[in-house]
Amino acid sequence: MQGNPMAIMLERGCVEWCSHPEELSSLFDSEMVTGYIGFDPTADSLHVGHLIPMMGLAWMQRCGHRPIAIAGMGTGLIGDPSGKSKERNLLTLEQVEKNLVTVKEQLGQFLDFDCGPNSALIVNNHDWLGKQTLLGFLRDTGKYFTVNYMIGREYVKSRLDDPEKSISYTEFSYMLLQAFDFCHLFENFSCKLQMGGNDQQGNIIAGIDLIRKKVGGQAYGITYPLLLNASGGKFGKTEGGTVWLSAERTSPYRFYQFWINSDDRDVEKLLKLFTFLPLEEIEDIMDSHRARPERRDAQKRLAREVTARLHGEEPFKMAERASTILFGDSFEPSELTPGMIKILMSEVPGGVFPGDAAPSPVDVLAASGACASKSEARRLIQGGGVYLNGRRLNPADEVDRQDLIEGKHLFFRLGKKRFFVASKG
RNA sequence: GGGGGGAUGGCCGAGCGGUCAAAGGCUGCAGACUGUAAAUCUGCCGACUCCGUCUACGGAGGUUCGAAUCCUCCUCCCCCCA
Repeated sequence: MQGNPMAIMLERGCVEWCSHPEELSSLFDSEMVTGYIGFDPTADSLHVGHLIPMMGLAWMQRCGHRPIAIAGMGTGLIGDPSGKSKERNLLTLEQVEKNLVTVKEQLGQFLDFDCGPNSALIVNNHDWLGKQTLLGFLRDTGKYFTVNYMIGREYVKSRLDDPEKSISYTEFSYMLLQAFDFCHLFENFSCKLQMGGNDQQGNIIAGIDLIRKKVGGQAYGITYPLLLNASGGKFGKTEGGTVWLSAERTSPYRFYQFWINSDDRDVEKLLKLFTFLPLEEIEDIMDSHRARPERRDAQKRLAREVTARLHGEEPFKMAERASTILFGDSFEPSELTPGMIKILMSEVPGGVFPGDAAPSPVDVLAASGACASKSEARRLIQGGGVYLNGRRLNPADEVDRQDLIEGKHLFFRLGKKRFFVASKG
């Protein structure tokens, strides 16, 4: 696929700011551009917020340009103060090394490392930052930045003003390290472009400035919008916390649920940002979505695209099926295959109830911890809010031997979206 | 130091000797409606061996057949005068 990634990203709403839009655009038309984004391994997994930059790299590559992802072990050891209101704790070397392994793996999922001249690269900035001596850095890099310039940064200012917060010399230096990275890539990989979240704008400009002053080269920068969802929350956060890319931290089911729950007002934007679907197709999807919003086809498509690409086709299908079982009106116990039971049990809280006799649903619910007391269980059932294996329970109903899935599990739904697996102990 | 007011269920806030497991509001939960939405309407919202019983109205005692309600002491809050 060819095309101008700048144009594509612009029309998809992925560009918040660009240092030299026209120049960069024509550069894309005239040569193979190398561009990079840095990812600091501050956790052992990236999260959905990182998907936008990753999409940016992927688009570049699809258009025939060369993406570089920096796994920023060097910078990760220092800590980026951008957008942070207070000094952070340093991560230990072991933590950063450990995080680096999985972060590299996740970056790899979106990029092609074997497609000729524009094969993607993952590089670790510790390779060069680690070798840099303090005196060399101060003479060859620090000299190009005045403190006046550096304290002009908004986040630096805010922390200088407030004696409670303050900023350490370490974090203050971060922007120079990132500028150094850019300059290094410029010189060694002909990398002329750096992209990043909008909070990176200052760091990116520092790099462009350094390249101009130190080697007399012209470099470019693009930033992505920082997303908020329609209800004003931070994108990528749910009640359950951050939505991670790692399946261990956020199961494929949860990941799928995150996307399927997108607000109507956001879904078009999200399709543009997080999928490779052509704009015309997104238009079609949105047309039918507007006609029948209750079907939520747009959300389903979004969830499918993103989940399948990150986790693979099979995990996506299981997540989708689990979702229809959990949120469907009813289902047959036979649909709960062992594989499905496994997923459901890992997503749904559970508890055990005494295995003797045939207890009443009320006893099971209270004993297993699904309800805080028998009274509560009784109330719920009387209110029509309890479903056993997908069918609504009446106050007089008993638990039948046939209700026991695999001979031991009872699958309850309490109200609209609370689920509970009670297992015979 | 003197005087006055108050402490009620997750929160706010009535009650001022029996009819009080405690009005009303908010929150929460469920049902209907619906799109795994919002709004709206309805029900529930201490526990249990559930047509009954037990534990509860700051804490400890007391008066009464009977107290969240009256008395005494204690703890904490607020206000006014020094």
